[in-house]
Parts: sequence; C-alpha cells; structure tokens
Amino acid sequence: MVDKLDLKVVEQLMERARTTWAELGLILGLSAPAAAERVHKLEERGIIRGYCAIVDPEAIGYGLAAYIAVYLEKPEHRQGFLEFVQNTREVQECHHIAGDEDYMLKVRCKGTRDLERIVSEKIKSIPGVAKTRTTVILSTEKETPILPIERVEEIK
Amino acid sequence: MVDKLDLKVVEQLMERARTTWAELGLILGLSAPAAAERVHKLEERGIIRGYCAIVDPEAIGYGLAAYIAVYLEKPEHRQGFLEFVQNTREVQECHHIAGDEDYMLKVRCKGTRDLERIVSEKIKSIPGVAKTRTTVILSTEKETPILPIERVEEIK
DNA sequence: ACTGAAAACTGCAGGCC
DNA sequence: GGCCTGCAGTTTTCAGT
Repeated sequence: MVDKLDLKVVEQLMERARTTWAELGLILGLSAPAAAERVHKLEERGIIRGYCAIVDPEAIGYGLAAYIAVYLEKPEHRQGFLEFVQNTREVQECHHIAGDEDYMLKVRCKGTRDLERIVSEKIKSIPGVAKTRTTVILSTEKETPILPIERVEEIK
Repeated sequence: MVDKLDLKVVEQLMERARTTWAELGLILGLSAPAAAERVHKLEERGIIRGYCAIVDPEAIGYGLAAYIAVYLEKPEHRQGFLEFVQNTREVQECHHIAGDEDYMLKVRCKGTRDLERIVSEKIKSIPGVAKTRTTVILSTEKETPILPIERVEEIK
C-alpha cells in the first residue's frame, strides 16, 4: 500500500500540483529524480488519477449550484439515468446514497433558468425518475478537492 | 471578462494541469509563451485559483463519504460552526443551502467509526447545532472537479 | 536513492501585426 | 494589446553507481 512518504507526496500535490520535482524533493527529503519517480509510480498505480485546475465557477458563468435528490422507480431504469449523468457536463457529482432517495446529484449551471431546464426538461424526462428534490446552494463556505490526509510532519 | 480562448485554456487545465506550455499551445493554436501568458493572466485574475492532484480516496484510507445536513439554532452560532468547518480536514465541502436545513456538509472519513466520531462528538458538540441529518454515500458514479464548460471546438 | 550529463522546457527580450 | 521567434537559464529525464 501507500507508505508515509507517499501520503506526504499526495498531500503536497493535492495542494499545488504544478510544483517542480526539486522543490517537492526538498519537502520530502529526496533528490528531484527520486521525487519524480515516486509521483510517477503513484500515477501508474492509479492512486493519483490526474491533475486539475481549480476554477472560479462564477468567472466562467456557472454561478448557481444545487443538489438534486433523485428517486428511481425501478432498478431497470438505472442504465438510462446513469448515461444521462455521464453525458451531462452540468452534473458534477452523482452518488448512490442510503436513505429515502436513490441518487444525489450536484449540478452547476448558469442560473435559475438553466437549473429549471435541467430539472424539468432533462431529469424528469428520463424514464423511471419518479420524483426529484432540489436544494439550491446559496453560498459556499468551503469546497476543496483536498482529501483529509492527516499532516505528515516527520518521516522516520 | 473571459473570452472563448480563455475558456478553452480553462477547460484544458481542468482536465490535466500538468501539461507543458508547448503542448497546451498546440491545442490552443498558440506558441508556448503565448499559452503560458494567458494562463498566468488567468491566475492573476483569480479565475484559476490553483491546481491539485485528483487522488483515489480509498487508496489513502478514506473510503467513506457522507452528506451531513446541519440545522443551526441561531445566527450568532454561525461563527463557531464555520470555524469548525474550516479547521476540519474531513469536511470537504460546506454550503449554505436553501430549504429546511441551513448547511450541507460533505465529509470524507475512514469508516463508520470515524463518521460516528465526527457527527456525534464533533459536530453535535458545537454550540447552536440543533439537529443533523446524515446521508451515507454508498457508491460514487461521477465525481469531477471539472466544471461544465461547453466544449470550445472552433475559435473564430 | 543519488549523481551527472543530455534533452526538454520555461521565461525573457526584441520585433511584428 | 496580443502574438511570434530566438536565446539564456533552469528543469526534467535517463544513464550508471
């Protein structure tokens, strides 16, 4: 599995992916090639899936976010619903959840008009979608792709 | 504001941040220095906030995710609650929401034990938290930091 | 995992449109 | 203002140890 040094690598890259190997190595107590090798190994093993830029949603015109809980009538309708999820860029997340509803979507769109279009026209027209419950996000206090790794201070 | 070329820059960097300027320039139809300049301008303007690695949560031992809806009794308790949110690595997201509840948290933790500890010991001990509602995520169909930019195919 | 050299990339300057 | 080319300095990669 991943060792302590790997966790520290991951921690660093989750905060700033565009760092130099030399700089990363300095933090890890390794030389630049050694730091690069550890990262490449983590990429190959699929532990680091990729890298992304964190973008201000409002700046690109997607200022409205919402959660949409979806109730599916029967299991045979899952396929079509999941295809919609994968093919719709506005759907940022889709989780199968425990509880009253079946799926929880997080969508990001241009405004209330756009949200209405997605909920009423797109989601509700999918066969098997019996009911939806939309919760609009008013403001965001925290939103980080950073996973909750405990700080790795010292490496023995 | 951002033009079409900026959107294409952002789109590319949301998918793979660790790209070379030359490669990015090729996609954009620009030279490497020009591509770099556009990115730096977007960073300065705060449209690109930073970069991060996308990490497999299970590989680093955080296999359980859950939504926690929080009801706050009075507005004066907000401060303390928001401090908890900012200082807790397990809290990945916190949104102020419209609807019955006040806040929606997304947390990621090691297991049910860990979740119990966060909900029962940490969140419910915050002054003003009247009630919480936890929804466990069973599986994740889609989870992307990629914002829903429409594909920019052609630049006039 | 480190060192050292070749190859590749970045950043800066000057000039063009 | 935004873009391109060329060069100097840095970073990455690939050996060998």
